[in-house]
Amino acid sequence: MPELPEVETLRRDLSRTVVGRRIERAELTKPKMLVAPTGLTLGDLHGRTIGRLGRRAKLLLFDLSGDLTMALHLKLAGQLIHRRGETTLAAGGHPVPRFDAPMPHRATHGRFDLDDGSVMWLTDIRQFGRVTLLPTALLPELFDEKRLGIEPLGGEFTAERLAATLRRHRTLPIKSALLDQANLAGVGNIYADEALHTAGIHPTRPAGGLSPGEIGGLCRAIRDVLSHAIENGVADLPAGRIREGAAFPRAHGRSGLPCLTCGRPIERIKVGARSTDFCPTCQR
DNA sequence: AACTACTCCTGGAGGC
DNA sequence: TGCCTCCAGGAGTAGT
Repeated sequence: MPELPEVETLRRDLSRTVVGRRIERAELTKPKMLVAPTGLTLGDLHGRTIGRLGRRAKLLLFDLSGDLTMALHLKLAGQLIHRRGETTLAAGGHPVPRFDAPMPHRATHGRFDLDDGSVMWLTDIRQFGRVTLLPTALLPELFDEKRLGIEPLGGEFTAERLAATLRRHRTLPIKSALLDQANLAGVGNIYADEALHTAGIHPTRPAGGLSPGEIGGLCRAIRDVLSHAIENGVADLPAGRIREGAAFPRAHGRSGLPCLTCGRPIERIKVGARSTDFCPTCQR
């Protein structure tokens, strides 16, 4: 599923192809996919120019003319594909169906026609993705700190901040604490497993029981895993996009396969209803 | 306040 | 091959 690195990669790629384009028409086949807290409609997008693209946690933010923002969350299985005719200009998100599939198809639930004749297609086989429209002035409400915590690639993400956050959770498994967006914004199931493996921490350890040294290592591991994924191709892109020598994944999706560190089999368990792959030898 | 359970949805995997 | 059942999973919400 698209997590922080996948959304950031999509943001960078789309920034080269849609910035400055005007939206001529916007359409969603499923009304539930539109979230408009102030009553804006898709018609309000018409004629707006796309300014810079931003990102907060797993939200992709389109800064539009007239002080409007469109925030796209791909959730589990959303993908956004920018095409001119048959030519794909940018694509990202969940790789199923394949990015080169003809558009639209039955899982395609949104289209944004741009003034140069190109189209941004929104596809989502689970229909969990959401398009939020709101005045840019209301973005702070969307980013309410009760719902979205530290940005792990930002300067404010330090071992001290992470420690302060984890201290609030006496018994919660560290894996669950990492997945809670109010603690750490942007980490999902894949990179939580990867970061814990890199840091050598068992996923069921109580979050509040980690030593300062362990928290320091975990902080570094989270940053390393996320930035490595952005630089080297990411877990959700087709294999062709993942460069030779990519260091991940080392744990997630590898249950039954030998741990790349110690050679013993990676195990799969449930932590807070999420499947979790880890090495029982390397992670304590 | 901290934590758990349930909900949404359907492609894909596994069983027979 | 085909039919059936079950699972995955982000995050909002309700319940304990």
